[in-house]
Amino acid sequence: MTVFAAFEAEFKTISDRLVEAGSLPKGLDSSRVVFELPRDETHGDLATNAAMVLAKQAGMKPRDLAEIFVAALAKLDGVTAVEIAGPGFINLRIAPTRWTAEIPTILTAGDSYGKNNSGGGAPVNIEFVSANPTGPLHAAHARGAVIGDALAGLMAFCGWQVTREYYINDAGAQVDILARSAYLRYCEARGRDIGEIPAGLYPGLYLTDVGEMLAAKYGDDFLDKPEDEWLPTIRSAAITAIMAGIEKDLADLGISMDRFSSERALVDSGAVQLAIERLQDAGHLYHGVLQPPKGKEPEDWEPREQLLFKATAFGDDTDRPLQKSDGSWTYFAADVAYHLNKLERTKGKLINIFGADHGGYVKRMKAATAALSGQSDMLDIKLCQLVHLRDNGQPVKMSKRAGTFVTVEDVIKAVGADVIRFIMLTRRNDQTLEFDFAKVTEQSRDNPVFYVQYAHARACSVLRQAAKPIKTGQSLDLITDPAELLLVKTLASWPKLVESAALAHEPHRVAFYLVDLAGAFHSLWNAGRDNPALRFNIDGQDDLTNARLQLVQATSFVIRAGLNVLSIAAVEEM
RNA sequence: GGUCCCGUAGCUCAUCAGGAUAGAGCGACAGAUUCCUAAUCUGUAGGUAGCAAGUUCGAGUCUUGCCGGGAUCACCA
Repeated sequence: MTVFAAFEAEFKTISDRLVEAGSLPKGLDSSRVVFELPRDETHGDLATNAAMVLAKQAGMKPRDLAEIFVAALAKLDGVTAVEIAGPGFINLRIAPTRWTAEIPTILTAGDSYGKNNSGGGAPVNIEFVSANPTGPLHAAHARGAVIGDALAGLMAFCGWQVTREYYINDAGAQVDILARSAYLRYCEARGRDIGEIPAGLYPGLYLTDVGEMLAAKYGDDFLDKPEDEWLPTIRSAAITAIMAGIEKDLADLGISMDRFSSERALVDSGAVQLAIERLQDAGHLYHGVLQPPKGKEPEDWEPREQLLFKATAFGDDTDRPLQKSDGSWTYFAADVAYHLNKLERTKGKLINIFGADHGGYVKRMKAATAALSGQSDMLDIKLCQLVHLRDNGQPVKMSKRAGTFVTVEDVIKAVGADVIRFIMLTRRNDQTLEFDFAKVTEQSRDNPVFYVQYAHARACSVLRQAAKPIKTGQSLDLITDPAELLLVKTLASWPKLVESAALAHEPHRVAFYLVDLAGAFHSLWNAGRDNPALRFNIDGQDDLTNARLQLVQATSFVIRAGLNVLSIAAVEEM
């Protein structure tokens, strides 16, 4: 149990006793009471919002209520001072030993420190990337890929049973275009002159490999044959080839999907029909004519009667068509079926990581999921804003048509997977991200990946320098310097941080925490430069050295724990 | 025009389900290297959190309206 959790438990005992004594009303909800590090160190070691959170329930003013708590808190083990501040905060100062008590816990847990079961083993399905199978992953896909995978790692660390899933859009018109494009390359590979790739087809050179593969496999079988004879076969083979490439790109990013779901397989299985019936039976469907979009009416707008889903009943802005005017299903209908399929398979919550261009899709998918599950909170969608690629401040020009878009493979070659992963997590997902090749390859304070990895390597180096092996379980009473204690406090914050990051579905918090932790360690390391008495290894002072090395060891464990959650290497030497 | 996201120091961004005097890095300025990795650290300067109301003990955070930037907008996928 961390110091924070220990104080929260001790506080609960105090408030229960006060309730028994009649000083406080019964039935107090103290779930929002927290003990945390105050932002400002001068406020002490720990601060609690208890008086402010409970004031309304107790029918008292925060400061008056605080007075009641102060006397009891002052008697707790290791508490050296208690004061009321500001609107009703209670600030505590505690003996260093209460902090250093955390170190043995960390040393025992190793890089599992902070691992918890707040997810309670509940299943969760995280769908991410899901790029169309028409070409290799490009740089913009990397952000969603990393956020999804890091979130999965984070939630697994917090006791969720996570499935990483990729939805293959292999049923629409775009894979037919892929098939025609691949067919051309196949003809080329069989010695035909194909000239310019016609507009509307994919010109990318990556398809020449696919064409050669097809040529090797089918010889001249499909040459000069009508489209309906070759299209399904070519399409399927091309998709398989492209997906193999995507899987490799993901693997190079350190990502391994648990499941790939095929839209075509879903549609062929009749799942769409079933999902529609489900909505129909629940009374969420009707035939009707949609109004044109407000403000901007498409020029070729014409009213059509369609099968519509009553999305407005679930918070969407307009109802959504499930069937085209020719009777075939819309993409949205397949997506509804897919989400029903995920709900049934997962028997738990769903999370989708979408790109910014799918922002308009959020409400309708949440509406559909709510209608299918009968619960409004089964689906969370994280939108990733755009990534601006730059090189030394200059925008990197990308054109899909010219085939000059930057692939994930290119970026991995240029900067490495660890850098991509970490940088993609140094922004909140809903904030646009500047990815500057020049900056992220720099080995300096400006590059957070390097900064954190260096802290870990430095800690390992200190441990290597030790004259004697660390004896764990030995006294830590000599850890008393404020800079040392600041590091211990930061370490002790990890379990709570990781838990709240998982709860909020925000893996970037882990990245920022690691930068903070690395800073606390670098700072302490340098304190030993100005003041040799603060170094970790001190000749002839075995007890002091041993205590400090335990702290260093604990630091390396927590950095490693954080990097592991994000699937980034914790290097021991640089 | 509708919807969604964003607007915080010169720049890039944090702010942990509303908390104290809004924090980091870069850049600027002033310093630290016979010493566990100076690839680092210490200090100074820098703010009306786009603007205006509202909600309450308390708002960068929640609500509304404006302003600015981005994404997206019926049978495409």
